[in-house]
Amino acid sequence: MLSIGEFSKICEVSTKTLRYYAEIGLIQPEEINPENGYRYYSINQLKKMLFINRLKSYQFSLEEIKAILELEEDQAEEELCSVLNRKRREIDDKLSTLKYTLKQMTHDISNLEKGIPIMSYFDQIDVQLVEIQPLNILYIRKMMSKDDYAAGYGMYFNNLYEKISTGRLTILGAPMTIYHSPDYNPAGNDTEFAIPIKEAVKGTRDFSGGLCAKTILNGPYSELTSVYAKLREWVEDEGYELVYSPYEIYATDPKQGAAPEDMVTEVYFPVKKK
Amino acid sequence: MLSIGEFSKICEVSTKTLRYYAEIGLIQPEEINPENGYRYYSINQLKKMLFINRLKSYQFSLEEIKAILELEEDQAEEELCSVLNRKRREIDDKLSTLKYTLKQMTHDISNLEKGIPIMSYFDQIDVQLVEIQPLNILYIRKMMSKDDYAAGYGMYFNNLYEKISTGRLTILGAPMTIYHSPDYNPAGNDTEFAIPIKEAVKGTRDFSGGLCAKTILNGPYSELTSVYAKLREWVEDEGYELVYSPYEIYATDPKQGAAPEDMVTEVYFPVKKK
DNA sequence: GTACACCTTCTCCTAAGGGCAAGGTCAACA
DNA sequence: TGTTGACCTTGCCCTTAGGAGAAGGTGTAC
Repeated sequence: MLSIGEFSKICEVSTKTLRYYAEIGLIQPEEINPENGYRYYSINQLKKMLFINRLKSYQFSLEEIKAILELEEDQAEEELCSVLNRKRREIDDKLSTLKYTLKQMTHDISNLEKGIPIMSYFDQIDVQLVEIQPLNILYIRKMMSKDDYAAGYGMYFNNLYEKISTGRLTILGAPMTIYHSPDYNPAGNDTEFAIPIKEAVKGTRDFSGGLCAKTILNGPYSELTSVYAKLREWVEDEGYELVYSPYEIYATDPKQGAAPEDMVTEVYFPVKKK
Repeated sequence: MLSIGEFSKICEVSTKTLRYYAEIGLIQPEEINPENGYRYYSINQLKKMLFINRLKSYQFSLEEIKAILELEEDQAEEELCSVLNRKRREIDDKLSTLKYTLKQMTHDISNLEKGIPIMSYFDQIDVQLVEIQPLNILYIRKMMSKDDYAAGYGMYFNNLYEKISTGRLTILGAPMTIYHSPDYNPAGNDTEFAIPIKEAVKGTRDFSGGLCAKTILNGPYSELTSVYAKLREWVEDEGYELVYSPYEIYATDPKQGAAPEDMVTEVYFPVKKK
């Protein structure tokens, strides 16, 4: 039998941790002296503890680890396998985002070394005032939650392209989305997917156009937040106000799957002078 | 002026977060209505908030971000640059460990799919009882804290090799370390670095050898914990007891810098029958 | 006038322990 | 046998970056 201190040193785990694990029922000392409360671990518990350590290194939470330890013998292997595979995918995702973060940081650092402040990109977002001609658009209008967007774009635009091809319609411009919800709301936004076409058939409507503040974004969608912020700032500073729903036009064909840094997105705020 | 809800939607940050940031002094609303306590943010604070978001994505803590925001104008760029570089290195390290974790997981999963339990490696750690011949060793004995080991191994062994070369001494075996502290202690361990040599000159001593439980570890040092645990278990199960300090012999030359998975380390527990 | 969305402060909760205090216990040494 | 110092116990508060929800006040659109 090993005292908690001895056991902790062999496993390279603190005594605090061992007490905590006993408290949450992860691994109980094999024996507790009823007189003084001293915990004693058996040497056979080493293996379990090492297993826990390994699962921890795989970034399982203690709750998950507990569930794994409580698996019944007969189903343990399959279940463990699937749970490990899931976790591996999670870690893989973390790895990708970490790589992207690193890329962005490197970019910012190299800018800084040239004397370019990190946020200067924000001041350099260019806003122009343009007059948009009215259009006839084929549209689908949906409530979209934040998580739906990734899948939704592809699906609804494909839907529209199918209608165009079966109806032998004539495309007059790049695909666009119109955001009708006045404020961004992660739970659900009233969103319209549209493609300008020539024929005024069923499923189309007039899109009024008019005066717009416009910004062209070259790069990944993750920078859209900045663009929207900039447009709001510009509208305020220049004494305009938003009169209709903002919309985006995808100059690079979303179907072509361009690299994020090569994508071109135009963002429009329909405005009028206050 | 924007209400907290409007500002939060533009920045894609929750109102809770904004209140919290005001509380810790990260970003204060430009105006607070003294009658009802309503917070109002100006559109010009957007840029600051976006900067905070970016720093957060670089995994700076809010405290670090606060420090960055409070930098004086004239030194801001250099300091920011150095702080970013430091963080980049941190993230780089995380990336490496994550990659290693992924590798290990993949290994475990492929084993599991073959029906080999994850911890079976522990049962298969092979322990033999061997008789070691006495040696004459050239040694350096130091207190080593956990963090010293990485640098220490190289330094002290180099030190010994230098003595050997200047003294024209004859190497009789692979380098070894002897752990004199009875229990592993992260704060400091009494550690002896040694190389067996022929000549009994100053700086050498007898190493007694004798009966030992021995395990050969093929692979990275990170698995040493398991090996030590296994040896302890074996010693207990077989009715032996530890009589001197455990030691390791590095069969692969540490100077050659082999890949971790190709390294061979022998671990010895000097024992006698109870 | 009323309904409802929005705002305020307040308290409690998270995961995985770390730090410290007060007090009891064990083993080795004189 | 006594003592000292290392070791053990429980208990309480603290950490990050907010989230959840309550209770109550406010703004605005119809």
